[in-house]
Amino acid sequence: MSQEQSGRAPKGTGVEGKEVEDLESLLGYQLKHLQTTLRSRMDATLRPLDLTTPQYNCLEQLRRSPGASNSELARGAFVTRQTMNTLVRGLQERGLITRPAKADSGRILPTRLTPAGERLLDQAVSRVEAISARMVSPLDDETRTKVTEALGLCIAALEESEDG
Amino acid sequence: MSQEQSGRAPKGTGVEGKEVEDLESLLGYQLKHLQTTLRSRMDATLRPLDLTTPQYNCLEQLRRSPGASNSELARGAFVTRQTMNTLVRGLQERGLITRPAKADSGRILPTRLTPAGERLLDQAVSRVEAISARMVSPLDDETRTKVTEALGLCIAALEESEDG
DNA sequence: CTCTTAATGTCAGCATACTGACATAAATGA
DNA sequence: TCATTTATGTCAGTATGCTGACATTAAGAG
Repeated sequence: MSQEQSGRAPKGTGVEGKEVEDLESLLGYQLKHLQTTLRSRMDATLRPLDLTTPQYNCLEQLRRSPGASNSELARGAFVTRQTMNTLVRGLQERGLITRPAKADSGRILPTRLTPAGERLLDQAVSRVEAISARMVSPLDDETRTKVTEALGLCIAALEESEDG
Repeated sequence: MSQEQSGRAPKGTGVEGKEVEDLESLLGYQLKHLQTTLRSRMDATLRPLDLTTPQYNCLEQLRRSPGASNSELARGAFVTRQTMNTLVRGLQERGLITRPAKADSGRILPTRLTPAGERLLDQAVSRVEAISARMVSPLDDETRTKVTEALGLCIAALEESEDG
């Protein structure tokens, strides 16, 4: 609380430093709040399609990278390959994606959207984009760009130390 | 792919609209990336203390709101009370927090940190603050404030429609 | 060619987080 | 007062997401 962190003094304007508290960790707090709210809204809008947000993300990424491996999908969705594996299986059982039972060359089992998967994804995309648009609606283009860049800097700062 | 979604033209600056694609959803993407990375770093730094990020959040909130109910903690951590319940039980079994078996007045069971919980939390806080500081280290004070405010606007935009 | 290293897919176990449902207690309105 | 609404704690079930571990295959080093 009272251990000076790095010499900067955002509370040096006057008398007490009580309400100010943690301007730093406030970013983490807002981050979590927004992420949770966004996830909640996406889940709600996808529920009529019987899709969850991670499932949507998987399908969406598969459209942009047809034939991607499970590990590739995992990296793109920021989850482990184990997590993505269970996700992929569920989508496969529902006939939304296809995956060969055996690999021709290595171990990689290239995954692809089925026509049913594409159709469902089309519906999902328009729903999700409406939410995404609403989220950023209070920000003008410049702010939006700035914020995105700032978040990118934060990511880099966290990742540069002790591998990625 | 080629079905115009809503008529807006963020790609209307020139010739092709391929790379630009989704400036909107990029914010969501960065959001998820940063959140995941932060969570990963926090988990890693808390592991020696045998604490997870949600557990840390619970303890931390309990220090600021001693005697909080389970539902209060849930709201503060942006999870359901069911989720918080399991979290609280685990911490209780480890003797880090206390909770009466029966309520004196209503149904609320006020929760508090034990001395052991306080000690552990002290260690955790310094570790987590180091990570939080590293995350925001690339941002100057003005940018940090702007970003936090911008995220707040996004939260409000998502929450204002169809209850909160 | 052989050993090592990295990458992939998968099994098991556990923690987190949600929805749905139920009983109980407080607050509110009629 | 009595009924309705709201808030809380909890049970059950399921989905997500992690670590640890293992076998298999690819790629490189020697």
